[in-house]
Amino acid sequence: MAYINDQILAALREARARKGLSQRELSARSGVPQSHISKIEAGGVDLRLSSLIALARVLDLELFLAPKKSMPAIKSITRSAEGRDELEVVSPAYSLDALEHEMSGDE
Amino acid sequence: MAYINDQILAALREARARKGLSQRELSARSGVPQSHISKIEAGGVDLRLSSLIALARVLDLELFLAPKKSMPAIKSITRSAEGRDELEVVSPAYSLDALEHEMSGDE
DNA sequence: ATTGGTGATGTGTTTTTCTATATCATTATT
DNA sequence: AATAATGATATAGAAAAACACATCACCAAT
Repeated sequence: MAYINDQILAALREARARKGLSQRELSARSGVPQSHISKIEAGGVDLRLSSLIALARVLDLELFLAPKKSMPAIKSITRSAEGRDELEVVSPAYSLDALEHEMSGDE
Repeated sequence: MAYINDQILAALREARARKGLSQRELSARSGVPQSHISKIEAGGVDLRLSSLIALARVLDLELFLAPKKSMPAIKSITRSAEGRDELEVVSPAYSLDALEHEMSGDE
């Protein structure tokens, strides 16, 4: 069936993983129940736009509608914008002292 | 209110206008009732993804979820892909001779 | 004046998302 | 072993979308 696009589903899962949020945390911040998030990420749920947008907002994602022909260019953009958030620290030969991995993203 | 993104709504209306389809024709091709399309385009309807995707497919649009920070670049792409970009060429009074940029962005 | 097309609107019914809540199986940590 | 956190799953009820269908006002042509 796959109501929901693969790209959307992947972006949703990946963004949550990147932010290090559990489904329960995402639920608390978005207002969408954890049980529902689980079903959504599992696919096969024809969700409403309000639900998708609520999740996207927390995950710093944005939903948009683009011409099919411009999709390749768009995908290349998102590809380059995806990983390099917390870039692969190239293991410096010396230590920057105050570098801690405090991922505090609470609200 | 405003369940649905302005961008999505605008893209939906504009794509239909560009293709010269009436709501009834779009209805026939997408399976979404004309009355529903009317309500959707009027905004204030929290539609399901299946409905949106059904319409998008007919209109040669694709739904996409992207990181917020890459939206500016994406919007510039879609703008140039929608065909209204070639009007405002400012026609410089002089030419920087050795500036050769191959701006091939067409398809 | 009438026909034909447009989008908007209304009503009643069906469908299903969404919610709340609770539970289960894993896995990891103390 | 016990605890805690994870994602998956189940149930029942409430809310809303989606549907079919009819109709409306408007505007254009014949």
